Amino acid sequence: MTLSVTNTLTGEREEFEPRNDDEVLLYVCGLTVSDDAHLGHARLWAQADVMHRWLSHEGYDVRHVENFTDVNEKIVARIGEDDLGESEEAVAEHFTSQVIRDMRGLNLKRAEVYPRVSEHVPEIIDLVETLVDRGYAYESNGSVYFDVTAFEDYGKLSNQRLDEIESQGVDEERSEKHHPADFALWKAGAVDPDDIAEHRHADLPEIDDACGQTWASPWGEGRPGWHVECSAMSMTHLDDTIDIHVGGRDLVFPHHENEIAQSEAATGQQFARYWLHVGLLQTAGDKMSSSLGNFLTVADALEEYGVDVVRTFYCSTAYRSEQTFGEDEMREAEERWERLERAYEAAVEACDSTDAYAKVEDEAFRESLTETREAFTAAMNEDFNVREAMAALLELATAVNRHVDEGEQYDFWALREAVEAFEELGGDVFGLSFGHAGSDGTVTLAEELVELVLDIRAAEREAGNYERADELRDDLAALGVEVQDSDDGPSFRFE
RNA sequence: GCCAAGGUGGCAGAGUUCGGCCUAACGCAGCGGCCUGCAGAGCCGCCCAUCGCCGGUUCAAAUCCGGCCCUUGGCUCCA
Repeated sequence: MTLSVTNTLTGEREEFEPRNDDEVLLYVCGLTVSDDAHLGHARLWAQADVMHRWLSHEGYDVRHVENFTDVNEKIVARIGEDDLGESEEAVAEHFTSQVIRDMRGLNLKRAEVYPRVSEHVPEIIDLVETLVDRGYAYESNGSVYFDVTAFEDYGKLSNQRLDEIESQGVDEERSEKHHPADFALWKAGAVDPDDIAEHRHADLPEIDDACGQTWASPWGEGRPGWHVECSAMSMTHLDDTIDIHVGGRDLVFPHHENEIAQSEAATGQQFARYWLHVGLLQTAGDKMSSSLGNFLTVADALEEYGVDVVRTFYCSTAYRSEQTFGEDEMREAEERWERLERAYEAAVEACDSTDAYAKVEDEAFRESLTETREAFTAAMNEDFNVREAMAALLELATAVNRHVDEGEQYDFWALREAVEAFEELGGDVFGLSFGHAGSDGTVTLAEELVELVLDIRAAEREAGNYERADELRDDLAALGVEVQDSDDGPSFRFE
């Protein structure tokens, strides 16, 4: 069973074959640290994370690089705002550290390196020089532009035709560019306050005319263009040709198209072999975005729903489809996650119970374990179909519940296998928190107190005093302790 | 206008690569039953889909071809 992926470059589903047998070079188009990350960004991270985890699970050595764009007009536009800082560096640092917190909160596997633009200006300048030397770029008033007409394959990723782009060109009369689609590799001087005026809060003080960082270059002081950074950092930390480049669908044109043009023009090699584009998160008909203001930040979402519900939410839609965010969708994700968690806990508990110490072989249950692994693997190999893989896990939950529900005695071996499947597929691959609940074996004071209350409640029930017993259950629920009565007595879990 | 991705039940969302096991998955919501002092959880069952519209190919189409309508994204900073 081999992995196949939908490659935007060809528009087709293709068998995945990395350049080197057991190594995958993965680049994820990171974000511009000019605002708090929202759930749309997190979806890209989560999907890329599951890809990373699945590739690792399948035995590949994944070399994952994900950039932070910390040089950008929008960052400059926020200088002086609240307590963000008085320089581009300070504002970028503020949001970068927040993003790192968000990523850790989301339980993302670490990338090998998180390169920043500000630390790669020499590499960027080298790349731009190469392009100028090779005739793919030209200098104009201290700025350098990529000449799209010099790159034969321009438009191959997005199927854009140069003459169509041209027809849409705004007023190009005063432009420094030779062609409307030419894009900046290097921008002369500092940021022009006029260019960021619309991004800047009205009540903030004026910025003087030399704002933002600049660096010395063969063309004078200036700043790197947006698109070059990914090319430079990808080639610096990975290789001229990488295996997988992941990004949001909104970046296909012009960003990724330009990355291909400048990289391949510079090296003569293919830049990325598989382009995977993640669909956008929609809220009420629009994409979630910073500029529309219709977003929920990652930090707030983690606070409100918890990492497992958020990750379950992302594992409910294939990466390349759009996904809808809303209260109903989150509630569904919560139900899905809790269903998995309860089944997992039921399996763990059943393993420990005396009913599991008999020789029992539940053939149907064992069969479902095999099916779970087969279905999960098949789904993930079909273009990382997390929704189908999740369905397999949920069916395992049903099988576990049925076995525990119906059997007088348990099939210990099969239950162990089920526990392992949850931990391996749900835990290692989906990044969900299986195996963390009460795993250290210590009993907390809170747990002892709950046991105490449950003893009191049991006595009340014994005495037929159900009203009082129900009150105690409600009171515990109000504190976040979910009580479940069963034949074997009550059990509880913290929400 | 041009490019791209989509339009599947009340909601959400797989399946479209390679047409038949799709009498359309998984789940949420809803409705019955079992279990329970009750509730929840769980189990069993049910409900809801002529797969955007029209035409074509085929023994056979959600899946292929043609046309049209609509939605979203991009063409300016954007995951």
